[in-house]
Amino acid sequence: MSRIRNIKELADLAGVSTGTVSRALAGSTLISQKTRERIQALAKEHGFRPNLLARNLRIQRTNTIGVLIPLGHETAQHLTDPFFITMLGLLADKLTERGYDLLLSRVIPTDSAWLDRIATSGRVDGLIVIGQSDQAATIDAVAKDYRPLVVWGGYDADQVHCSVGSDNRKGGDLAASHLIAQGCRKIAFFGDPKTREIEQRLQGVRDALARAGMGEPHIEPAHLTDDEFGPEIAGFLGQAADEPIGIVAASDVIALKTLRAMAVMGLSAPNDVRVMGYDGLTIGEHTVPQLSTICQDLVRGAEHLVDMLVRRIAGEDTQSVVMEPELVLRASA
Amino acid sequence: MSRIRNIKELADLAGVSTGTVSRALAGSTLISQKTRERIQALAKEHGFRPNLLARNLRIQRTNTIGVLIPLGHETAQHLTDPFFITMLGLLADKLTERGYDLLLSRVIPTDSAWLDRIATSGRVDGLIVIGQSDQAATIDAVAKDYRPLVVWGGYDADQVHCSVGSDNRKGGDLAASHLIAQGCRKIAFFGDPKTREIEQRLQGVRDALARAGMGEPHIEPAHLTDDEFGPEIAGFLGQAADEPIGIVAASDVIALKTLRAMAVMGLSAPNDVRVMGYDGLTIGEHTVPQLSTICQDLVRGAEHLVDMLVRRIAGEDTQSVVMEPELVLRASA
DNA sequence: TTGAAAGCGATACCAT
DNA sequence: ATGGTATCGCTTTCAA
Repeated sequence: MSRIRNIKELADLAGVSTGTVSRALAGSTLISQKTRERIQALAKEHGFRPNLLARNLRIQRTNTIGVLIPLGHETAQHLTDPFFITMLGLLADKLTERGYDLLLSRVIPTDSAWLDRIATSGRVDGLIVIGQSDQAATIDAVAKDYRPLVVWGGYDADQVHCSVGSDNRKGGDLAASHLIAQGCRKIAFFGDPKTREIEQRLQGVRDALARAGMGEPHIEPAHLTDDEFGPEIAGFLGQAADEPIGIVAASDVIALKTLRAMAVMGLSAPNDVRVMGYDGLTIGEHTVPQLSTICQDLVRGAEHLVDMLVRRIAGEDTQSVVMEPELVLRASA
Repeated sequence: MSRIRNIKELADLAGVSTGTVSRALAGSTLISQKTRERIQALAKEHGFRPNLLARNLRIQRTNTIGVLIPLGHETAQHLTDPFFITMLGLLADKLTERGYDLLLSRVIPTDSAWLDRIATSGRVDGLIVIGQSDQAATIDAVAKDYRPLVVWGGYDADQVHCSVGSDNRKGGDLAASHLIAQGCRKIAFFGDPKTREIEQRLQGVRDALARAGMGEPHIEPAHLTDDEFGPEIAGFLGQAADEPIGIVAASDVIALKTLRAMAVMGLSAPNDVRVMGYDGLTIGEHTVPQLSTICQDLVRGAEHLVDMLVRRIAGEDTQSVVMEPELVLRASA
C-alpha cells in the first residue's frame, strides 16, 4: 500500500474518475453520499491530501498574503527589530483569523522590481508592505495597476497607494512641543529622514521649533547599528552641553539605544537629557527609566491593514487611514 | 499594448515557441544571445514575469520554508509573544540569507492533521516547527516519513523528530539551585508542564530540590492571560509568606508578568521574592529590576535549525542538538 | 450522479 | 538553436 501521490492514483484505486475524487474531497453534494464517504475514507486511510500548488494554480487563488519589509534605507536592520516584529505578529494574528496564510519576505531592494516580482508571482492574493522605507516611488508605481496592496507608513497627499499610519508630522510636533514645554532649549532629532515616516516626524519637530521661535533641530541620522551610535550621541552632547537638551528619537528602538549610549557616558534621562521615543511599543514600559513616547495604535493599525486589504481583494476601493498619535508620558521626558 | 499574462502570449508576440521563451528568460545559453536578449527586452517592456506557482508545480520545488507555531496548550497565546517573535525574526533573517521565503502559520491544532496538511501541500520545501506545544506525538508521526522537518523544543531520547533546543532539565536545575543558594526555602514553578520543554524545566527544578532535601515545588500553571495571573500569584504568596520564597518562571514572559503582578501587590524582587526567568530575551535587560534568567542561545539555535533543515532537504540526515543553558544573573534573583 | 477532457502556466525531453 | 508536446496535480465545464 504505497503512498498515494495524486488524485489520479486515488481515483484509480477507487475505480472512479479524477473529477469525482476532486468533488468528493471538496465535499460536493453533487456526489452521492455513499461515494463521497467512501472516497474520503480512502483518502484518510492513505493519508492523501490534494496538492495545494496545483489547486491554487487552477483556481487562481492562494489564500495567502505576502508581507514585505523593505529595508532600502538600512540594510543592516534586521527583522528582529521590535517594531517590525510587533506589527508582524499582529498581522499574523489578524490574517490567520481570516483564514489567510502569510508569506514573509524581508527584501533589500537592489532594483525597482522587488515589489512587482512578488505581486506578479501568482503566489499571493494580496500584499502588505510594512514601511515605505525609501521606496515610495516604487510602491506607487506598482499600486497603480496592482490593487490588492496596502502599506503601513506615512501618508502623502500625492501618493497613489493606500496606506495606514499615524499622523507623523503631528506626532513629531507633539514630542518636540513637550520637550520645549519642559524647558529644553536645544532639540535634536535622531533618525534617518530618508524614509517617509521619519521625514514627516522631523517636519513636525520643525513645526514645534518654529512656533517656539527656535532654530533648526540638530539631526543625527542614527544608524541602527550599535557601534556607530555612541560616538554620534557623544558628539552631539559634547557640543551642546551648556543648554537643557531634548532628544526626539524617530522610534522607540532608537530611543532605547540612545538611553543605553547615555548610560555608558554616565548620563541619564530625564535629568541630564530628556528623551522622547516614537511608536509606543510595550518594551518601552520596561526600560529604566520608562520611555516617554508618541504612541501609535498598532493593534488598530493592523486591523485596518487587514480589513482594507481583504476589501481590496474583493474588488472594493479603500481610502488611506491616518490615525491620531498620542503623547504618552512615562519617565524619560 | 495589453498586459502579457503568460509565456505563451510572449512567445506569440516574439514569434517563437514557449520553450524558447522559457529558456531565454532563464538565461539559458542554449538560446542564441540575440534571441535571448530580444525576449528579455520584450519581457521587461511588458513587465512580464513568469508565474511562480506554475513553475513550482512543474519543478516540484518552491524555495519556501513553512514556519509553524502550534498553540495547542495555550490558545490565547498570540504571535506577539516575545519569544516566538524573536525566534521568528532570527529564522527569517537566516532563511532569507539562503534564498528561502517563509510561509508563516500560527496553528491551533484541532485535529492531528495540522502538520501533515502543510507538509503534503506541496507549498513548502521543508518545515520548521517552533515549540512542540502538546503535539509531540503528532510531530513524531509526521517526522516518520517526512524528512525535511526540524523542531525547536525539548529533546527526548525516544523522539523520532530532529530537534534543536537547550538542555531544559539542566536549565531548570540551574535556576532552582541558584534560588536555593540564595536562601530560598520555598520554591514555586510558574508554567504549564503540558508542553515538553516546560515539563523538562520543571523536572530540573525537582532535581535541585531533591538534592537540597527539599520537597515538591509549588506549581502554578501560569496561564498567560493577564487577568488570571494576579490571583494565582497572590494565592501562592499568601499561603507561604513566612519563608523566603523563590519563583522559577518557565519563561521570561511569565517572569515579567510575575514581576508586574508583584508590583501591584506592593512586592518587589529580589527583596520580597526572588524571581528567575527562562529564555534570556533582551527584553529582560530592560525591566525593573533587570531579570535574572536562564539564557538559551537563540541565535545559534536558529542557525542550527536552518542549517540542519537545508541539509535535510538535500537528503542528508541530521542529529538533534541540545545546547547548554547559561545562568545569567542580573537583578531579580 | 459520474466521466471525459480542457486548462491553469510553466519546464524539459525529444526531435530537427 | 529552436519547436512540439507531454507533464506537474488539480478544478470545472460539458455530456451522458
